[in-house]
Amino acid sequence: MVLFGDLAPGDAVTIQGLSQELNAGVTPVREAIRRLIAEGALEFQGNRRVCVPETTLAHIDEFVTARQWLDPHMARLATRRASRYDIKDLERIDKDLDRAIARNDIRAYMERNFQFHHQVYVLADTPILAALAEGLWLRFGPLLRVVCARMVALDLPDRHQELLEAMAAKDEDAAANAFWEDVTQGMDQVRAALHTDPRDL
Amino acid sequence: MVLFGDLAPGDAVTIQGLSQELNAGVTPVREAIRRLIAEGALEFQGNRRVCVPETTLAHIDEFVTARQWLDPHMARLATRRASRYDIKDLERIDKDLDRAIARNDIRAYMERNFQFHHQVYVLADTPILAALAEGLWLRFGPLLRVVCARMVALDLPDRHQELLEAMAAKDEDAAANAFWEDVTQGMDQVRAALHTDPRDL
DNA sequence: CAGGCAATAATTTGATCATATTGTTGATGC
DNA sequence: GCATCAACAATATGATCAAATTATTGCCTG
Repeated sequence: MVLFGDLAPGDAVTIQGLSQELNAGVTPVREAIRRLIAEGALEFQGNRRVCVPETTLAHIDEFVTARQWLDPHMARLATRRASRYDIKDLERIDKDLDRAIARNDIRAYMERNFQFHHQVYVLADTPILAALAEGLWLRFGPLLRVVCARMVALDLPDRHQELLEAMAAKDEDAAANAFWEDVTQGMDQVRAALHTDPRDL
Repeated sequence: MVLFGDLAPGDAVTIQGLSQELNAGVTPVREAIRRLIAEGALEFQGNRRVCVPETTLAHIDEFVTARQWLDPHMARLATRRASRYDIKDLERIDKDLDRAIARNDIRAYMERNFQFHHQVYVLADTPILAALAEGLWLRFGPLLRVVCARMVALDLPDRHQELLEAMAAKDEDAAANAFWEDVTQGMDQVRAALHTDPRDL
């Protein structure tokens, strides 16, 4: 729910509320919330209240900076290790992603886009760096969802095709560059959207 | 206990064990363990058992790679923002650190060394990147403690002095470089120690 | 009609308990 | 003497409960 933005920034989160919304016991929900707070995906605000953090422009800068380093680095490693079948898998995910865009399905778009990057992290075989990167996705899921939901049409070009070609050619530099562009261009769109309509800081 | 290596890699962790060791209730301990698992500081091994993760050489590479990027980056930002008083604070911490080394107090050394880096992260004013970096410290506390404990004498030169001079001179490049050297040199020592005596993977 | 205060409702927190799962110990059979 | 299996002990898990804290509602006063 956090990762794909079913919860919006600022939304309050209660144990009992989630517990009955998900038909789950109260204990697992309680522990899940604690876990998400530890990862920065939820925020504890003194008064025992928990909510989805609001994202500031400064936070976005940190997010971009970190992923501009992490994603290309892991794309490089993934290129070194990916087999033909691994690349086929990525292509399949990318096809699904395009279909989600075509039918304007924001939720599916976010899932597939994450899945694509996640799979690259898996191929890189660097669990610690992957955990860092996925923690960042978690922190920015809610904001991304809001921004995407506000677009009239899901017009989101990515650099996945270039990455796949670079990986197939075992060109690490090109792969790293493609993923750097993917991150940079994606976040430029987010910033532009926030600039024209800065409803959420 | 994890951050400063009071728990060694491989150590098993039980709720009730910690609960009575710390004279704490069972509920807070349970939630703390879940939190630390989420941060990668503890590991859940299928069979309901929780333990301190063993660190492999591959993990060390990831740790070094990440901190070689994170620490210099934040040192640069900290240099941009640090006042004369901030630098004085850092100097005080560094003095304490040297005293800890002089009296061969490993635990105090680890605390002060972390505190020094932590303070730089605070000055950088990038909470998300700081959270990433401190998560890394947490993952590697247990290993560092073991390695330090095995040294006959705490012979750990650092580049803190160079960093402080660079910060005072507002030389961002020099500051970034000093912290890069600090990370690199420190981890080279760890790797060397593990190479001569690889008792723990 | 507005502002402050009291009472109520909602929520978190930590403890306790029943259950299930896992690891260990001891006994039995080969 | 060793392997196998059963009984037992230890532990985690999820539910439930009492206490404390916080938010909200409604009432009273100026």
